[in-house]
Amino acid sequence: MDRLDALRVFCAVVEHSSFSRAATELNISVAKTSKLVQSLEQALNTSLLRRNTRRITLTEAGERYYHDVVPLLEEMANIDARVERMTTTITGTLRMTMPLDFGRRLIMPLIPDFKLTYPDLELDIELSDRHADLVAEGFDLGLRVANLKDSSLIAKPLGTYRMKCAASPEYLARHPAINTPEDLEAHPCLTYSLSAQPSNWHLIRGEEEARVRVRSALQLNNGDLLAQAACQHLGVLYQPDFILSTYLDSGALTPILTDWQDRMVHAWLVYPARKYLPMKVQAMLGFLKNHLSDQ
Amino acid sequence: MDRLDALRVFCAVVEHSSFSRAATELNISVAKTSKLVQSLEQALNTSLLRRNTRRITLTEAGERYYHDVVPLLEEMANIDARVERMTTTITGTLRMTMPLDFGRRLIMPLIPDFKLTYPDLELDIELSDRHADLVAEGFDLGLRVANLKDSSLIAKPLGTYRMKCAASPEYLARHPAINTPEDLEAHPCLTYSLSAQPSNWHLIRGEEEARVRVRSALQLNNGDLLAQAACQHLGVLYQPDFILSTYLDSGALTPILTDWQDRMVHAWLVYPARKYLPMKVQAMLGFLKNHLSDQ
DNA sequence: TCACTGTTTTCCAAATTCGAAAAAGCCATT
DNA sequence: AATGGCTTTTTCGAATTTGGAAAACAGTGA
Repeated sequence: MDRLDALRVFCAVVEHSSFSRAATELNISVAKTSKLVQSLEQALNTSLLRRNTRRITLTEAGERYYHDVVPLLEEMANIDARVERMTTTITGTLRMTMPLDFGRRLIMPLIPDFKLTYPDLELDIELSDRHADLVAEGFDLGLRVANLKDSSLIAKPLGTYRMKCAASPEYLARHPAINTPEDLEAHPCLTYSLSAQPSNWHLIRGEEEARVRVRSALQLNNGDLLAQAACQHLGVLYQPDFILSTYLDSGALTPILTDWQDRMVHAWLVYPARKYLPMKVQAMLGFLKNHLSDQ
Repeated sequence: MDRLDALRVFCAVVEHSSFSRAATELNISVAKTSKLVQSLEQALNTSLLRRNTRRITLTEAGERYYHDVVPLLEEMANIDARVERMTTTITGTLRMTMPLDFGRRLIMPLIPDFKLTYPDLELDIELSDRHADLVAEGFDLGLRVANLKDSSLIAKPLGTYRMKCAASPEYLARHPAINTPEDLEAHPCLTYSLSAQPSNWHLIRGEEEARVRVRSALQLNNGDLLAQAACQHLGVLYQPDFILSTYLDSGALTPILTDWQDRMVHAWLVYPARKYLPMKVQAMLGFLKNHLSDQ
């Protein structure tokens, strides 16, 4: 028998001075009412109610118990109501983690709009180029631009981006031409440490696949800094378009191997597997889906 | 699943940051631990813990819930402890009811001794010549000198007393002699209203039984006042020896029909049927048994 | 004594609970 | 990549518990 139910039933019986009225009130059978009170008495090894078939009065222990239990039940109801409110409204703090560049270029511009939509939701965003452990560090939501490790996390695709090769015009002028993927092997390359295999670049043209093992002249966990290195003529870059676009537009970098169809990279939203996804997470999921897919 | 158990398990899991350590601590299986927390989450329709197989952290709702529930559980434990103390020690108030004369003559003399034995137990004694409803009026214990009505009450025999016939010497001198029970029918009698059948007197001699329907000149619910009426020569009295003894010793009343073996009357302790008899009631039961039987 | 109301007990089918073991997942090490 | 240790979750069948209908029982008033 559920102890908390037993307490509630006991209180109802006391308040109505009757098992049958309490049962009616609580919408349970009279038999259950009787059994629950008995189970409570058994658990406490005490009679709480003096009773015959016509009357009910509290024993001294019962009086004390009732007196103490009523505020406890009220408090319990308050606690439940508080949690209920937390789950049905979009409030509190949403803790996220995402790669620095992705956050800076794609997410931050959306934040003002988000805050207007959900003014009561605090955001706690960690910008970090590493794979944080969502569970260990208490993140509600993570944003990943990479191959996902196997994990108990739930992953939702957020968008796809194209990987492009590029280098600075000056670098290209001073080094051998790059016409095929294999030509890359002769060049110093700028590699991204969070890729599954940083030095293995993977290009596609029609049905044709090329896997090139490049020489890493510089490896970083931050794509923007890699691009800046490329601008300083340090080597060939292989990064998603949302990083490169600024540099290509300004002419600081020049695309190469443009006839090779760029491989797609997926961005993912990941969150700890849960049956009961909090509203705040759902809100962010929906918001990002809407605002990033039609970008 | 017991909700209160679920709360305790949830708190233990939080405190140990581990289902298995919590299970060990609480001496339950790991499976049960997992299921209890799940049932709690289901009841609240919220995830309380982010978890994978290696780590556990609280969600925002879980944090709040844990924070609120810990003091609640403590309070619950206090309440239980308080009741536990009430049932294992002899304290509080014992509410009794008993007939006025019986109380005055037989019980009151024992009270000082009782209070010395159980100094922490308050006594609330109602002296009343009526059959109080123990349940309705919240008595822990009743003392009855009469035939018991059928009832759900538990009755324990406390002692036996002899019914005697008596009248004042002056009355006897002025009225016809009383040699057989049937002679009583010609006399005005003093009857006790709380007897099952006040006007039917029942005397015994060996195997011989006599049931006499007497004429009631005065009927009261108090034996002592009846005896005083007899002293004023109002009629013949039929009362237990503990009432009569004072009057017989002083010579104010004279016994009659002495060859008729006096019928026994029983005194009973009665209390509401209960599985869990409070210590205070047990104490009084034991005390009266000891001090009244060797009287 | 009977009728009526209210509580407890009994009975039994249905639902739930329980633990052991298997499965699944994570992580560090090799 | 594979291994092994550690943890949580799921599965599954046996055992227990639950819950409601009805019977039994008690007190009350007619």
